[in-house]
Parts: sequence; C-alpha cells; structure tokens
Amino acid sequence: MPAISRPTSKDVAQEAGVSQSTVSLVLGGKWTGRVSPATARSVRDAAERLGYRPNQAARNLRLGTTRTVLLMVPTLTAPFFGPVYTGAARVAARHGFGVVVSTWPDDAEGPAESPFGSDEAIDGVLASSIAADALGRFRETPAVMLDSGPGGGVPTVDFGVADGMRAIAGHLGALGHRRFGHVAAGVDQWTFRARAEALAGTVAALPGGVLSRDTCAIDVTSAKDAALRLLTAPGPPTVLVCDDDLIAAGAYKAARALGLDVPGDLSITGFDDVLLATALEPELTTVRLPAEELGAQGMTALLDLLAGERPEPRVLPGELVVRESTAPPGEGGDKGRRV
Amino acid sequence: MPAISRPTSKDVAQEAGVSQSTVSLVLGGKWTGRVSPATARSVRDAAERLGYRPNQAARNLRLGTTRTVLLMVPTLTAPFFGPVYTGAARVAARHGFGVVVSTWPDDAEGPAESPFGSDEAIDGVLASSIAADALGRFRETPAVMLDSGPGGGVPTVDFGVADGMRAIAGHLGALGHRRFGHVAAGVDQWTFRARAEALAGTVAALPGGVLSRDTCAIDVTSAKDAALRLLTAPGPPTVLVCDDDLIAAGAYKAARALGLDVPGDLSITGFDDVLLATALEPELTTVRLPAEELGAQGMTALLDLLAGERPEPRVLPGELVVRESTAPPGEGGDKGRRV
DNA sequence: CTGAAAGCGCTTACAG
DNA sequence: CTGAAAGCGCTTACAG
Repeated sequence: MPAISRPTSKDVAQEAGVSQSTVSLVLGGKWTGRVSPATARSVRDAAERLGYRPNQAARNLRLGTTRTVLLMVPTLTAPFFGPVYTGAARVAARHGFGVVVSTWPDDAEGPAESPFGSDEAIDGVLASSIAADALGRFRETPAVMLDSGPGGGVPTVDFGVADGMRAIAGHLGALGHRRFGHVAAGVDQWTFRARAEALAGTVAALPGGVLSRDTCAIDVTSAKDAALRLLTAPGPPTVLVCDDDLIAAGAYKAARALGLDVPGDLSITGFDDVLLATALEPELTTVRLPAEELGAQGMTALLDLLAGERPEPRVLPGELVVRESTAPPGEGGDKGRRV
Repeated sequence: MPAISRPTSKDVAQEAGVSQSTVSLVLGGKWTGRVSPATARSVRDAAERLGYRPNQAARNLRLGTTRTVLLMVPTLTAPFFGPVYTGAARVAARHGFGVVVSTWPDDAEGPAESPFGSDEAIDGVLASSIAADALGRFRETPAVMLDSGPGGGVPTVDFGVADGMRAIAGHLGALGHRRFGHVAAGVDQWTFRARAEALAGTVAALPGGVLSRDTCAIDVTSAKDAALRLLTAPGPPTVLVCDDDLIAAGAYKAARALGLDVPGDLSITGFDDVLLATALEPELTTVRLPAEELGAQGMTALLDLLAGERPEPRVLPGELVVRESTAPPGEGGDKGRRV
C-alpha cells in the first residue's frame, strides 16, 4: 500500500499533451528521428514536474524480464563475500536491477533446500568461486563467472592471484627466507590451485628454496592445527604463507602456542586483506583483493551480456600490502619467546 | 530471455479443464467454500505437472505491490550487518520477497547520492540501528525498527543489550575486578547508550566499583588510542569493557603496546561475537548477539505488519561467552610483560 | 512526426 | 460452485 498513488506514464502524457506512446518513446531513449526535439523536451519536463518513476512490474511484465540477477557464492559466512555483494548490488541498482543471493547447494540437501529463492525467475547469474562446469541448471541462463579462473566459454572476472602470490613469495625471498610453509585451503577452487602453483613456482626458482605444505579448512582452529603440524616437523619453515587472512589468524595462534614471536621467529602472510588483517597483532602482511570491485565489474559484464555484447575477460590485480608480520628469518632468536 | 517460456495460469487452467479464475482462487488459497475440493485437487495436480510458478511481475502489477523490502543499515562495512541481511533475506525469499540494502545517508551527500536504489518502489522498510524519528521520508511506509530501542510507535526487534552488559559486568565483578574502563563507541545509537547505562549501573552497585570511560570511533586505530588513554591515566583500570569486538581488538593492541599481558595484567571484553572474537589471541570474552536472528525476526514482523497485523515488540537475548581474555585482576603481575 | 490499440499474466469483483 | 471480463502500467508493432 504505497502512501500516494504514483504518477503513471498516462499522467505524464496528459501533462505534456501527448500520447502514452510518445512518453514511452522519449523516456525510453528511443525517440531520435521519431519524435520532435521540442516534444521530447516537453515530455521530459512533464515527467520531471510530476516526479514520474516508471513502474518496474509493468515494464517487466511487458518485456518478459525480471530485472533480477542471482549471485551465487560458496558461503555467506566468509567476510569476503559481503563486499562482492555490495559491489554487485551497487551497479545493479544503477540499472534498476535487484540482486538475490544464494549459496551453492553443497550442503548435501540439494537445491530444493537452498535457503534463498534460487528458483525464482532471474535474468542472469553471477557465479562466484566455482568451476564453470558446475553451473548446472544455470547453463541456459546468461552467466558471468567470478573468481573462477579463465575458460569455460563464459565471460569471467578474476583476481590476479598468481601475481599476488608471486609478490608475496618475492617479498619473502628478498627478506632472505628459504624455508617456506604453505598453509593451504583444502578447497577445490581455481583460486587456491592458482595460489599453490604460483607459490611452488616461485620457491622452486629460489636458490635453496624448499616448500612444505599442509591443508586445512577455512577456519581458525583447523588452520592452527595445520600450522602446528608444519612448525613441528623436522626442519621447520621460517615463514608460513597462508591462503587467506583467516587461516593466517590460525597460524598466529600456532606461533603463540609454540612461543614463537611474529615476525622475530616466524613470518606469516595472509591473502585477501579483510578487516581482520589490521585487527591482528602484529598487523598482517597480505595481498589486497578488491572484492567490491569484483562484484561491480562482474555485474557490469553481466549487464553487457544481457545487452547482447560479448564482454572481454577481466583480471583485477591484487596489491601486496606489507605490514608487520614479515621480517628477515631468524632475526628474533629466542628473545621474543614467551613462557 | 528465459530458456523456455514458462507455463502460465492459463496453461494450468487448460490442463485442468477449468477457468483461469478457478486456478487463481485455488493456488491463491482462497478457494474454500468457492471451489469444490475435487476441482481444487485437479488444479493443484495440473500446476504440479506443468511446474507452474506464478509470474511475480504480473502479480505485482495487478496488486500494486513490489514484493521488495528495503533494509537500511548505518554502514555496510561492519561485519555485523552481513548476517542481519542474510536472516532477513532468508525469510523474505520464503514469501517471495526480495531485499534491497541501503545505508543511511549520513555521508553528507544526502539521499540522492545513496549508492543503492533507495528510491525504488518498496512495500516496507527494515530500519536498523537508528532513532525512530530519523525515519524521514519512510514515515509513510510500513516499517519495523531493528536494534533501535523500544518506543516510537513502530514495531521493534531489539537485542537485550542491557542484560548482556550486566552479564559481562557481573562476570567481571565476580572475578574480583573493581576498576573498570569503558572503551565506548562514540556513536549516538540506542544500543550504545543502553550499554553505557547498564555498565555504569552495575559498576556503581559494586562495593568500591569505579568506572572511567573514553570514547572512540568503531575502528581498530581509534579504539587503540582510547584504550591507551584509559590505561595511562592515574589509577588505571584492571579491565577494559569494549563496546564491540572490533574495539576490543584495538584494546588488545594497546595492551601489547604497553607490555601488558591479557588476561594476566588486564582483562578485556567485547560485544557482538563476530568472527574476529575467536581469531584474536587470547580468544575474546564477549556477548553473542544473534544478528541473523535479528534480521529474520525483523522480516517476520514486517511481513505480519504488511498482512495487517500489529506485531508485538520483541527482544532477543544476548549470551555471555566466556573465553580466555578475562581473569582475576593482578594475577599476572609483571611476569607476562614483554619488552 | 504522432496516436490508437494490443497484450504481457495475473486477481478480483460480478454474473450466473 | 464456476466462468467471462476488466484492468494494473508499461512497450511496441502498426497505421496514418
């Protein structure tokens, strides 16, 4: 029950002294060569005067569209996806589109149990952090893949994670580190495979470089356990390269549990640069991934696709952010240890 | 462009051998006494067979609704609002509603510059963490206030923050603390006023209880500075009660900067229980606020309101979560200090 | 250059 | 108990 009934295109037509068709043509931007400039101007003035806003429901009904886009993400709880949604919703709103969110139905229950209205009618989908061939029933729907790697015959927007990881490894190598431990996310996604590969490559190219690896779930406790295993193995690493900031938080805990000072005894790096990175002590050296930009660029690409264009693949570079959790190896000795 | 044109109510009518009206009546749940049970059954079977889903655009046009609800929050960057949105969107989707998000236009620019489509047509608004009299142009729109305190003549859903704060202060008092420092959010919201009041009341009731207070923005750096001021004043507190978890992270930094062990030399508490709380070392004693539940209950209330009911005010209790950041005062002495 | 008309898919009086 | 018809507000051939 809207407070006051809004003006319709009919009202605008009457106010401007023209027909509804003319109003639609002018306001829809399809008037050049079909309506005189003077008439167009008076229609626009009338619309402005009345505060006219087209009724989307009527528009959608007529056009057979929904002006709704579905954003699918692996999980809602990771701090990473909030900004992705924000970015996507911001550009969507600018074009009169809404965004609904759904998680990938790997929760065993299957699509039917998906908490959100994923079976509602949509015009397109933004699929984040998933393999292109997992699109499933959205195969038929215009789609853009986010953070899922190139290929798959679908437009993509990705982060330059390999470059980001090389920047981290390079920074660490320059500091003098040779013994690397990789606390890897045990999640089968392109982004983590790319990180692992880039790290392995860079360490292998380093004279005397050695890399050990352990895998964990993306939560603090699991990460701490994995870090502990790496740190207590013979010939332990002098740096723990973590697949994301949350995992790095777990690595901090492992370090403290072993009485290791960060970065004196052990350097630690993250990935993503979420809020947590500066809340930790010492503040975390990490790679900033422009998550909001990912959502925004993804939505832009999807809108282009819907308009019949063929958007080019895009790569958003990450940025190495050096803070206080990295230092030359062994510098700290035992002085920073706590009992 | 949907892959295949979806079946309409006309198709269902034909399949069931009845009229479109009957289909609408049956599927709309308004058939009792107007359609025979046998007919109703056959309509439902036909709809099922065809996989019929009503066209929302047509429905909205006919009914004059939008099936869209606006969620307004103070800021999108705080980790607290993600779950609120999730909870709201979950119950909204169950009723065929969408949720759009907008932030309060305190960004100087005013409503016109609001990033989201806040001037799009909506059926109702969920207003979070704001004074009821700040509803502005949504005064006319059905609204539910979230986390904004009771009163204002609008249905409300709130957290039991006063009780939560009393639980924290009680826990601390039982541990033996008497000198309290309050690192308060310098934000004029009901929830923070309620926290301050509850803390002051509980400390005042404690024999020998004394309370100092300093104010900060809700970010780590500002919180660290405020904590530092409290800690370096004469007769410093033995515990820092922080208005939220992020502020507590700042307090941790202040403690480390001063060489104070947590909780040996100084206890610290937070509020909210976001992800950060367990990522910190030591893990944070805090009050868990059911943010997702706030969104869900708020949306339920709004849907009730839209259905013509008058939802009762609701209060969602917080839960004290005791972790490792609190201990009896002075226990640590100087042993935990770092140089 | 402009207008009259059809129709998108619903829901709801209204008539029977 | 059931159906024919109107109309929500748009956009787009079509006619002039």
